[in-house]
Amino acid sequence: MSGERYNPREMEPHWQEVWDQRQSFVTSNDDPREPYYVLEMFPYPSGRIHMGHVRNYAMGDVVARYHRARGKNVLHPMGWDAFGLPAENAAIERKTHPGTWTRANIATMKGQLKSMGLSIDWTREFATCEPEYYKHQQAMFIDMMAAGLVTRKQSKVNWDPVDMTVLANEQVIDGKGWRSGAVVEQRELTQWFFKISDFAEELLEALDGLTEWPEKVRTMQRNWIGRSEGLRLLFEMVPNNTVNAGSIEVFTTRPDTIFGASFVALSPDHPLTAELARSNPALAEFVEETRRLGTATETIEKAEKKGVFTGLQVKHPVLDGQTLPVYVANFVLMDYGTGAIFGCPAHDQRDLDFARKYDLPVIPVVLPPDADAASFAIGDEAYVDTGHIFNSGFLSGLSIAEAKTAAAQFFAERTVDGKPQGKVEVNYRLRDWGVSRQRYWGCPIPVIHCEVCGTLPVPNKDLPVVLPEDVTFDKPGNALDHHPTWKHVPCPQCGGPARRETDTMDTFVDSSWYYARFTAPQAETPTVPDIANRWLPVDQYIGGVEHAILHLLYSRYFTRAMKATGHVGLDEPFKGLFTQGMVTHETYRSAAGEWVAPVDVVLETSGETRSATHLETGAPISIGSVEKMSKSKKNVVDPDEIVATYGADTARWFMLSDSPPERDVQWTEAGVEGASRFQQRIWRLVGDTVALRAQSQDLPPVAADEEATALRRAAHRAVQQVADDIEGLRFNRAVAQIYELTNALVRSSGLVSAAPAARLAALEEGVGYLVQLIAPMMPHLAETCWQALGREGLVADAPWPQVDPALLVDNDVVMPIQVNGKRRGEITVAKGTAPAEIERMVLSLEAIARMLDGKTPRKIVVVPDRIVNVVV
RNA sequence: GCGGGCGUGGUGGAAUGGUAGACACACCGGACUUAAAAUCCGGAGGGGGUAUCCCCGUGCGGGUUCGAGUCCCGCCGCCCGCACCA
Repeated sequence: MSGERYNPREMEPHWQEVWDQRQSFVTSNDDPREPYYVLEMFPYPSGRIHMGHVRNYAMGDVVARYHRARGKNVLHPMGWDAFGLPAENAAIERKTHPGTWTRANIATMKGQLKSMGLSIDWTREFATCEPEYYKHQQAMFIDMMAAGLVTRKQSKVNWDPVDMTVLANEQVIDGKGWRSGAVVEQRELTQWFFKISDFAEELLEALDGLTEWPEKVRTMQRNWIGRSEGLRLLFEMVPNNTVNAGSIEVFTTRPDTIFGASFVALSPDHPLTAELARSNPALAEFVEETRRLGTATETIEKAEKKGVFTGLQVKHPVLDGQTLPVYVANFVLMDYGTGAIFGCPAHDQRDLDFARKYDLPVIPVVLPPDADAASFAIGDEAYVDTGHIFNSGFLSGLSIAEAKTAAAQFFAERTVDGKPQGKVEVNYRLRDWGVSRQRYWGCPIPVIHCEVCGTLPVPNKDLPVVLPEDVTFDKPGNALDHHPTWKHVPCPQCGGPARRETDTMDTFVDSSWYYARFTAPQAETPTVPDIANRWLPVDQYIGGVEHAILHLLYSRYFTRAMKATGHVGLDEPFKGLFTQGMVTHETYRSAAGEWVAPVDVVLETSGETRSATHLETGAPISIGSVEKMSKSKKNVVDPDEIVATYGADTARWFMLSDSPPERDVQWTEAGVEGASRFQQRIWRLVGDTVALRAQSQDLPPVAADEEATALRRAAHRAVQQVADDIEGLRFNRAVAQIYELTNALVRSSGLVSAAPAARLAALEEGVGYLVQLIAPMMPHLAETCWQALGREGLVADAPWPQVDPALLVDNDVVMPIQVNGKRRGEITVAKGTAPAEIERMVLSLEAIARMLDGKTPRKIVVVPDRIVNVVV
């Protein structure tokens, strides 16, 4: 057998079947061993898996298989994030049902995932589009309504008048709908919201406890929540005939600069603006104009600071007798704070731009540390750094922080309209989570609207609210709304005619609790709290960084909502988070500039130049930049083809090699071939080992020699280091360790005949370990080798090798010797040799003596067992 | 603009403040072979001496240290996220 090549095409399906039959990866909730939950972000069933999935699931599988070997009860499930717009679009294009398309995709992709040999408990599989899943989501929605976590309110949305649907911001391109191309309108719609903003402070504070999350993701969430501490401040209106409001409330984080105020500005969407616009055509026109520009983000960036004077004045809050003009300005957002600001041009760039345009005063009130109060002036740039307050009455001389406190206190004690003039307030950028979608293919919101009784939850006995199957997609808009009968139901309270809610939930709701459902996927309740609490939080969650904010923030919120409604007993769903990099590939173009897929390209290397030609036509192809694999650039490699050609193990190994997992990895044909060669190399090593054992049977036993001990050291050290690297998710380093061990074993397999018994034993031990080390990464090859070595059972069931601590420490250490920090030689000494002894040895070295050139060293630094530095 | 990250051979990348370049890919040489593939052995940061030696070298400039790819300060470049947030 040693001459035969390893054939993954034959062995991989074989072992997959063995694992299946033995139910090797089915996890029991009653297992008394320590639980470990590893989860990869579940896929959207778009049609076929891509290399990004392969990378994601290869990593997760290494973690799962490793912890299983470590004796833990590992939960490693898989499911489908199956609701969403692509299914509806496919339904329209193919004149089929979204469910038909989705379920067919799931079947295909499940087959693909199975061919990867993942250690998944498929008995826990579910798809979010099935009533068995979403009925629990509806039940929780109702629980959340009862707990006051859900609200229904008017909100401005992007409305596509052609497709008759709400669009997410990212679906609006240049102010037009991404599908229809129609100019998007801003509409006020009544929508359902989860009150995530009530949890803003908690979600922010708890980030500090997520120590096993990437700092980057925590920072992104922090920014997204966007906490800012400031003051709500009332500006008393100078009496006028236009409006009857007594005051304007602004929000500011810089009350310390109040003496520098030179205007007040309202948002175009401010209620007072609307009131004024009724009798002011110029203002009405301005509001209309800003609205038109409102949707296109690129224009906002460059938009000039513009405004219209309202004719109103407010009293200056600290300078008696002075007034400030009130403008409506395009840069003031209604969504944030109170929708009104006071402008301090000297210390805010936007305010300064505005003030210069409309000739408003610029009054510096913060003096930079090294500036002179008499001559300090503001040019084109606002001064936003630290300094001391000046020109500011009772605030003068204070630091910015002190002045903020003093101003807050001052305004808290004064009243306007019988209310305190100032009130300290914390503001968040985080908005409530609007979950209403005017789409068919989502979880129906379980609510009934009755003219008499109002908005009522669907009674529990009537759940689930199932999507009707007989729908058509020939009209734009929400197919649920078009359905002739579905929405007409009797009111659950009065029995009179009522109407079902036809909005469905954002698909992010589906993915906000699936990890909890996996712990008891067949339960009659959304979760079984005892079981969920035992498994959760997920020990290691792995997925793309593109979900750093939305999915992960929503899940953190939803876990809290589930806690509030008694479905789980914890706040944070994911203890460890890892965000893996993307899979990239070179791009290729024909002379005509068309993208060409890698399968159609033949690459050639001659010396240092690489060239490419078309596989069929032989026409020259230009090699372009390395980019994320994408259909539009055709630089994709199909996992199925790789599995068919090289096997799943090769694909998995390559995905784990070389690149650190959090960085992008470049898929190359050469890299895959290297991985495939390594697979054969291990197989040969196993074959050689077995053959050597057979040849050596009658040789007399010999004591262990240095060679054998050295090999054992290498093997035990590799076991230790691979374990450390897997636990730290440094898969590329684990791979390098495995290469090193393999090299050592291959080298010594050639030396075995010299001292058969001891060396053969060391070799067999090392090869056995090697097989166990590769098992999490190349599980099929590992099983085949395990069997060839004649080991018991499956390597998937074998416990992780026990390392002998004595073999991890060397008796001798090689100490480099530096002279003035430059390496000039080395000595080998017994571990723990006294520094004085080392100094003596170092000085007697010829190379060192030559460097010293007769001089006496000023100092000799000896770092025990590490390094020596001679300072001259 | 704000926030985060990164910068090391031909390439991907290693390196608790302690021998820079582990490991791999690509490349070059040799062995085996009629030949090729596969495999095995060896070489390789740059420059010079070519022996077993010396100089330079982790984006650039400073600093701390016996010793800096690593820590600090200031630049340059690239990537990602957010962005009129008062």
